[in-house]
Amino acid sequence: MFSHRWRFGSNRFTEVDLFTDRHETTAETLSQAIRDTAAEEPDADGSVLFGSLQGTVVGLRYYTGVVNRGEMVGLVRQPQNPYDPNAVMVANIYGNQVGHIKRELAAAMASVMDRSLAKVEGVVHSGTKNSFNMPVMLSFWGKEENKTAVIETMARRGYKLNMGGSKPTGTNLKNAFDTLFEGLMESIDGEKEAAKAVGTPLLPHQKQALSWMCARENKSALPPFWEKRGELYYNSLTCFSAKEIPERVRGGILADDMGLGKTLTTIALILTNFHKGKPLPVEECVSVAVHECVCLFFQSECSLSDLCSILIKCLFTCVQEEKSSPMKTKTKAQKASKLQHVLCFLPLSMQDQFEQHVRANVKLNVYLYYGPDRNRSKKFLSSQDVVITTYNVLSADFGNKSPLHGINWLRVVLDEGHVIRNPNAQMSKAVLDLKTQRRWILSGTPIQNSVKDLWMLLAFLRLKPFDVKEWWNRVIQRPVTQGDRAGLQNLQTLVKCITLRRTKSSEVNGRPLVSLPEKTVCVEQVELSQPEREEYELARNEGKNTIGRYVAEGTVLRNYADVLAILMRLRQYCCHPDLLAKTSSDLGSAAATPAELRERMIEKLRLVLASGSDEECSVCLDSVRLPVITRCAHVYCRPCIAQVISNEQVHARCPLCRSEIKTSELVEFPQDEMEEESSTNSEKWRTSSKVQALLGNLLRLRCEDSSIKCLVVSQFTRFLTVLETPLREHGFSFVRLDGNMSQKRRAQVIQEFQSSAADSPAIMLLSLKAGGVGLNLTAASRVFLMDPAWNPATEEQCIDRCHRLGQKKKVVVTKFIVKDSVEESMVKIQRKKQDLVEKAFGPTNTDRKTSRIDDIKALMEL
DNA sequence: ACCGCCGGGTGCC
DNA sequence: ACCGCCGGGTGCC
Repeated sequence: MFSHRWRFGSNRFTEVDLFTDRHETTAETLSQAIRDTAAEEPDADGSVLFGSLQGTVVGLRYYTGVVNRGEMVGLVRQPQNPYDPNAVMVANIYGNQVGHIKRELAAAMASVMDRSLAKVEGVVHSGTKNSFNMPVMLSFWGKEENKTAVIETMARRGYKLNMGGSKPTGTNLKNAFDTLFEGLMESIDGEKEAAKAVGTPLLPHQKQALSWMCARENKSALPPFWEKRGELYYNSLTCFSAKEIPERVRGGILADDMGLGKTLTTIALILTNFHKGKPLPVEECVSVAVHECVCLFFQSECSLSDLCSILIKCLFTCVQEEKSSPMKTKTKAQKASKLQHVLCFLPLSMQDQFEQHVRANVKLNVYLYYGPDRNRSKKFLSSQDVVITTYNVLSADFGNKSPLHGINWLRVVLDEGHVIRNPNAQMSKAVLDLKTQRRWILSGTPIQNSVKDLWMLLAFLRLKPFDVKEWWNRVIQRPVTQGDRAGLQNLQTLVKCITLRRTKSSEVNGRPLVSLPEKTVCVEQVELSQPEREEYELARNEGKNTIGRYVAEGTVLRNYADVLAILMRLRQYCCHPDLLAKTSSDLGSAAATPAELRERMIEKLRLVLASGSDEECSVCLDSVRLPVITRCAHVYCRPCIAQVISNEQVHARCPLCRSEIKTSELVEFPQDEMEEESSTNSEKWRTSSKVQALLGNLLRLRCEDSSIKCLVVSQFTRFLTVLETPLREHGFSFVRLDGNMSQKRRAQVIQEFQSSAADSPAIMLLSLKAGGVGLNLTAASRVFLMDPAWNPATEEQCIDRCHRLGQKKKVVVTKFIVKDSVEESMVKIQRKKQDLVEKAFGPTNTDRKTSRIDDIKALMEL
């Protein structure tokens, strides 16, 4: 543990101690010792109070640490103390030693502490005028099962634990906690113009954020809970006071919503606020490039989800395994290769952002510290203005002569900082160990689940005293988890002081934060041609009969896959007859065993999903994510159904049909492997009414304003393929973005499309669900939704990819709906759902099945 | 520490 | 006196 730091055993220490600045040395060593101890303690969450007793602190006159009335103190075991192996040291918040626990009591406490039966905390209630000894109230905390052992151990040595006024408040503050990050808009202290070197003009809210960030770096306001009392600085939470001004946090958390321009604002900060509030001297950057002028900018490997970051973390292991032994499964190899692209792509995108936002004539040294050939020279890295790296590279270097850890940075920025919330992770340790004057965390979602996650952020910011886990636990985490209102209040105050968070719907002085250009959505009805109509009616009647039978039999949900397949067929007819080539291959339904039937059902469902159709999960009522197919042929999000199974244990049943379900029988459907385009049906291409409707629009648009770019969106990737032919024929330049493209190719396509070059593509064929929320396609201002989705939110999200921050033009959305068809019925259902969402009346569990059946009946006009 | 404890000085009334 | 008592030295663990 920390034993190696204690040299009481050797006389040398005592001798040296007399001549060196004892205050400095011990304080530093002690805080480190406390930090080390705390790091090994389990979390405070499950601890219960065993009782308290009055003890004595002795030897006050030998130490510099002072305590106030009511101040919290820490108790640290000192097994290497030469005078008593049971010694228990008493220290204040800053880690300055106050004294020792009296010998006999220390022996009893040591026996409890060394066996980790309890954690002991102290509060000094007496005044400050104690010169030799003072009383201390000791409370013992630990796991319920250790309670008796602790009480007995103490009793055996003559110490009785008293139960004070126990106060199990138990109030549910979950909701209050959820709103912790709401309304954190500072009373904005004005706007700040960015330095000239910033090429992209800042929006008003970005100037406000810049102003706030500069103030946080330059102003010397006291950190939260500190106040000046006479000559001293006093912490009202811990009652600690110090002569020196507490070290202020130069930095904070910028937690703006995604898309509000956190990166741009941070780049502006880097260029605008160098030393003494002056801009970074970029023109002569080579000569000023000494240690301090460097910024370290982190880019997380994956800003989309934690899952992804975990997967990426595994990447290195995967790659190493590949060398020694052949990959066990295909999926593993696929994962590894895909993730490698992610790794290459995202740090590059950060570099791009610098290039994009910094004026071209400004010479800014930005170095990408990444890849096997990275320059590890400290001298070189120190000479850069900005160094970009990833958490993985940093943690790989950590403890291995890491050059990044040997440099005193001016500023360290953690992008997507919520990724490093587990303080035990190597990545987090590597981050905490960086030396820097200013610290920033950028995050779209500062708290994912719990208070616990916040500690890492405060520790990184070095917000005293909460950067030491014990004080965080005692003052914030335990009170909050135990439902103490004051604790939550304190947490809110704390967060508020260091965080700026705005959402897209935030308002400043009654005006919206970001005003987007107007968006109009119109529906264009498409009439089927005579032959199309005949084909459609044929399929519809057939389907209507089948489904009508299921409805009559009450077996709709049991034949769900069949129903979905029929519906999808009709939807495909509405788009283009060639879409259903595969699904129409009706596997003869005569004489089949139940097992075969089930196989067919699952196959049908697989085809529905493979087409790209936006299906709904009946558990979360949202578009299905990470779809899995049950044995009874129903589709759910994997996490949703996993939740159901874990809730109901062995008796888990399908939420739709109540068949038994088991995790082992779920069929994965990886969305990325959407569809293998087997036959390139280019023999004889034919058109459809919907294709004609789109072409009409595109041609007209090209005449009116050829600079306008379009998104052409469909759920059916095959439809996108069909559309390629006429687009090519009419000489449109287009790109395609769908789910089964590599990350690298994706990035390429997006960049090509977003480019403003004259020869850049005018059209993007986009699969409805391609890309995450972050996908930015603002180059387009015209959207054609070729087919309706079950979930209106999915369509909204898609539209938001171009109707978002950075969009300069008015956005026009056209939805093509085939008249008198299943599509019209879908729109009606969409509207009904939208109403429910707006009224915040989501259907309840029991309603779901019936509403689903009602939907299906409506769709088939039954 | 206005204490306790230690150990040396001292020793009837 | 192998005691009591006095008063100075001293003091965390």
